[in-house]
Amino acid sequence: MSVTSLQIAETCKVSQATVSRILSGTASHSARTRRRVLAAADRLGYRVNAAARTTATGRFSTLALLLSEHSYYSHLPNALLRGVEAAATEADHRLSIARLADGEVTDETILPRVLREHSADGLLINYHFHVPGPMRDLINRYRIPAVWLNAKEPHDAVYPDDRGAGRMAARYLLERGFKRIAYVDFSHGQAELGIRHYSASDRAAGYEEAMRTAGHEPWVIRDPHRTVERPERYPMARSILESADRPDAFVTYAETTMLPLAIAGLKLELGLGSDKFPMVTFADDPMDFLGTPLPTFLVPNREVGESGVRMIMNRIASPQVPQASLAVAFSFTDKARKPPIV
Amino acid sequence: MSVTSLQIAETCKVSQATVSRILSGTASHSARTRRRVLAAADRLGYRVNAAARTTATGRFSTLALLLSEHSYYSHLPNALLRGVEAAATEADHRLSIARLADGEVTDETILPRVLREHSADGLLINYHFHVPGPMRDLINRYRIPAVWLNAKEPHDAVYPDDRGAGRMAARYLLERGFKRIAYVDFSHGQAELGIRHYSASDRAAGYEEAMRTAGHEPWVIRDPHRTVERPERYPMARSILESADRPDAFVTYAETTMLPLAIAGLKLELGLGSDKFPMVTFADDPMDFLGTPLPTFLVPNREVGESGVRMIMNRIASPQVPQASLAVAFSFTDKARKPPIV
DNA sequence: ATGAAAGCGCTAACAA
DNA sequence: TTGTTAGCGCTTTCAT
Repeated sequence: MSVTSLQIAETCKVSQATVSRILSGTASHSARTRRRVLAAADRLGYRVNAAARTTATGRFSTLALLLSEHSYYSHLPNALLRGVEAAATEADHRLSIARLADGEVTDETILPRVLREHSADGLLINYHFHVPGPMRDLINRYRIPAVWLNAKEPHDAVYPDDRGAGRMAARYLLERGFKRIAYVDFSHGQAELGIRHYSASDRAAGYEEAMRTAGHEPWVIRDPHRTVERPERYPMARSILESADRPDAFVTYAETTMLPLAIAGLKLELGLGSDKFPMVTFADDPMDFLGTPLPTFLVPNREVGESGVRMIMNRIASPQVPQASLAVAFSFTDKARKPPIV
Repeated sequence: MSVTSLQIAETCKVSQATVSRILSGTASHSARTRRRVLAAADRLGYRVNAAARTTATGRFSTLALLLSEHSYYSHLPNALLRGVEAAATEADHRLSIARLADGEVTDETILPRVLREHSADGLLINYHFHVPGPMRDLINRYRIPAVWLNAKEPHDAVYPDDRGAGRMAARYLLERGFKRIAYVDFSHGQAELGIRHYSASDRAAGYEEAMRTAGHEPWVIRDPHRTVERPERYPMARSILESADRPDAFVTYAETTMLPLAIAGLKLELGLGSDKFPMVTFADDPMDFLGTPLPTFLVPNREVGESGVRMIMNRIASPQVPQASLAVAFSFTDKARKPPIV
């Protein structure tokens, strides 16, 4: 068994309450007892028992982050985790993580402990779409304060402003004098837009909006039906670049669309990043193609995590008051700062 | 306040202990009371208070995963997190996460709660190297059961068998009849090997071992001093491929070395993946270059996570018994199964 | 400034 | 099968 406050009390011949007060800094005490208690605690290697403290105070001081089993439904970029961690630490809360298989939600017996038991003050739900109905029910039923990350829920949600980012991307190229700017997305077919992550439609919508505002016709390149499979992307990119009336500039949905285009451009000696072949994209990290930085609109993952924590803390403080949803602006970089190379 | 077992007891006019026993399945009870208690619990939305249970039992049923502030020291691939999560769930434990700034460790006041307080039964430490001394001290001082992930500690550690992987990679090419096989690493200079992740030296060592065993001279290509910066990699790759006596085949340290080589090969029309340009690498995920699968030796991240959890559970069960360290073999794929495309 | 005592919600031993 | 009771380690009044 580990060291308890009672043991310290006995060692110092003071009451257990005194030890508790001194160690939590709740009340003032004589310098002498303070010193002795602190010394004993240190000597014995005391750490407060978090569970006992929780039973006594009613506060878990814990936030739970809920993820989907399918990474497709629950992307967890490092920066998001970082943001959540940092803000949780800032708020002096622990962070607990649980992955929820979508099938599981119906069968209570295999729910993760964080949901089955009462062990956190609030929930951060990182389910982008296809949120299982039963999970919603649970949250309502148990009245667990919850905030949605990366999902466009009507309230209590924090998500990247993909529409704004689409506008920014188009404007960036427009301001540089380009007019025949294409938006390319190999990842989503036209027919899939409704059933995929909102960024698929929002980035395009923002781009179209900015184009129209500037008096130009939007030019969206994507398959009418489905995802362009990986092996088809490079040939497709080449055919786009080799066509007689090819676009002057490109906005690409993501790295997975950008890369084939970039390599095709390399093959055709277009000069990546030059005025002959301007291309911007959206991504979790700054794009750097073989050392050539590419203008990137950065998904504000860290900020989403941080704001999400702040929002859930508000929700915990006043459980009755729904919080207004928050769209976080993308940031921009045209310099590559890749994570450390390994 | 949330629903307590006492409230259920009062509702059903049974003792609180009966409720506790029924809900935890500890003892047998009459079908009738069982039914009533279960119904009431369900109706009222009862969830056991994990903290109260912990104070009563002495078990936290929680594992903590410790990460370094510097991602360079504490890489957290998704699969590792998945493995830890899955095994923790399997063992019916919660997972709690904390990121520890390296400077922090000396200053107790800003330690994360998981370390400052007693709140987990065991620690999974994902510090690959440069483990802060003070953290070691803390762990010893508080006698916290701990297991190291991805670090070659003498005991209580689980890590990928990079040396074995190096051997496998070389053998794979040797068995296909290649002899002039080069090992290329742009990420680590010769002089840096001692101060970097062990995989930098181990993968190369395994390769060299296999080459020597087969009677061939190893051929390691890396800068004598330092990391080759990103913009220099592509030119360097070209010069390697264009040299008169270029290698017949390549083992590359990682994706970041492989990519410039692959693109250079593409430029030179070498035919990626063909017998004219065979290349294997080590990576967290199967390599797929524009739809062309590349033989990849996969870091067993998930297995490391799972085994780590199993090891810590053993350590918790018998805190006195150090566990033998475990090197986990890489798996191999020559088919690309990239994570879902987004 | 300190002690005594109650209580947080639960488990577990012991009776009945 | 069920109730009674005694903790678990801590915080928090309320006295002194």
